[in-house]
Amino acid sequence: MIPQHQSKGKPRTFDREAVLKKALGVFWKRGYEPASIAELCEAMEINPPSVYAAFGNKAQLFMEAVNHYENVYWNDAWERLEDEPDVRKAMAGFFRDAAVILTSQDAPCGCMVVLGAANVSKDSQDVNDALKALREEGKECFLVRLKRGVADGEFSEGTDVDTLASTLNTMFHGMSIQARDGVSHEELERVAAVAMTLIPPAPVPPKRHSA
Amino acid sequence: MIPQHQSKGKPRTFDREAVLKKALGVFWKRGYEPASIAELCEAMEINPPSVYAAFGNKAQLFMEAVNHYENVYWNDAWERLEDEPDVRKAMAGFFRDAAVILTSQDAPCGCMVVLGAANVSKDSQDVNDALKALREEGKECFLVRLKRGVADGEFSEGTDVDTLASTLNTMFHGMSIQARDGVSHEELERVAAVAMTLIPPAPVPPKRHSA
DNA sequence: CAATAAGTGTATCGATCGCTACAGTAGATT
DNA sequence: AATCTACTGTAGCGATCGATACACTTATTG
Repeated sequence: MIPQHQSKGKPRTFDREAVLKKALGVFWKRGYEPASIAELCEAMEINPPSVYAAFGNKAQLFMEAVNHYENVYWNDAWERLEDEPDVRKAMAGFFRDAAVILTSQDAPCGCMVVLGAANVSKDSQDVNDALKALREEGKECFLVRLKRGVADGEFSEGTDVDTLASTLNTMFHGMSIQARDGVSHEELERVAAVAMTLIPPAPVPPKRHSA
Repeated sequence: MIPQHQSKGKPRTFDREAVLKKALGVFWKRGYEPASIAELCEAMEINPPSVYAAFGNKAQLFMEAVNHYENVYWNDAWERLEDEPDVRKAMAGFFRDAAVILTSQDAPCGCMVVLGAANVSKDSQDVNDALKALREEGKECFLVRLKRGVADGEFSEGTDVDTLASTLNTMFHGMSIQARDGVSHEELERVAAVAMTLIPPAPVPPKRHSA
């Protein structure tokens, strides 16, 4: 992807992706602004000039960390949401995945996209705007999946999938805060399971044993 | 409540509660750490020494602002949750109230208890801990109300009200983030209405016209 | 081999952070 | 009126913020 050809100067002495992961850990736990360059550098085990040479500035480092975070932790979950043909199973699977991911760290962190830049000063608004765009992408994924469910006849005609997507998205965001407040994986899974009752039943029960 | 007796020195030249409200506005919009003393002072129209004389330090000012926020914006909603005898109507009412409160400001802010100290550095952890305690109080209120519903026979015996309280609390927290992301009051009310489907139906339909 | 170019560590930049010393002001007490 | 005491504005404290200047090192290139 990136041209490997060794250019002239001294090559860097650290693994770019490895230190990015270290930075991700700090950003995830602290959030964008409270994560100081000093703390990041200590975790990355490199000095400020190396950070700026490799990543540009703090905001760009953060956005790369977020991107890495999404790829590593969420891509599979979003894909499974698409691949599972039964919309209810798909959603239940996604929320079960979410319960796992959100409590996967040693320290309670929640979702980096949801909480990574919740409190920012005036001059870092654009960082939160970027995350907000990602949050809206998430909602859009829910909506697209639900609309497919409608097309597949899994919902009755008049179902308000827009509001349902918004509600599931709201639930998902709330789970981030629960995770950050230290709610256990087990409880978060129970919450996720209850959240599935938000999804209305199928229009016509397709083959039951009785009734 | 506070001893009115004018002590000896020069009396303060500002209204303590008025400037606290101004500070609340800044804290609500920005969060704890991004709200600088400079910005707070500008909004409060007083100078740093006056702030520290009247409120102690930034953390104490914040906690007073949070306390004021709860009293002004949420006390009534929590009281209505208790006063309404029908548990389902009570919850629906609370979430409708929440949708109003969360979108009541000019700028999208969300709930100050939920998002006011989401990102804090190492030495301000105690501020977030204090808010976390308030968040847990909220969940406890949900739980107590639901348990009363069980005692009142509004839920069937085996209903897992703990998980239900947790789920409603999660929904409530998620609504904060939606509000902060600029979701309209109308949409938030629709979300709140859908959220009510989380609550299982009454065990036996108590007097219907048919069926 | 020189010449060039890029990464690295040290040491620090100006700006801002929360907070306060200090002198001056103004109301209460005597 | 004299004194005491608390509030106010200015000005600046030490600490930390994100970001860099600079000298040094280490690789490629000619």
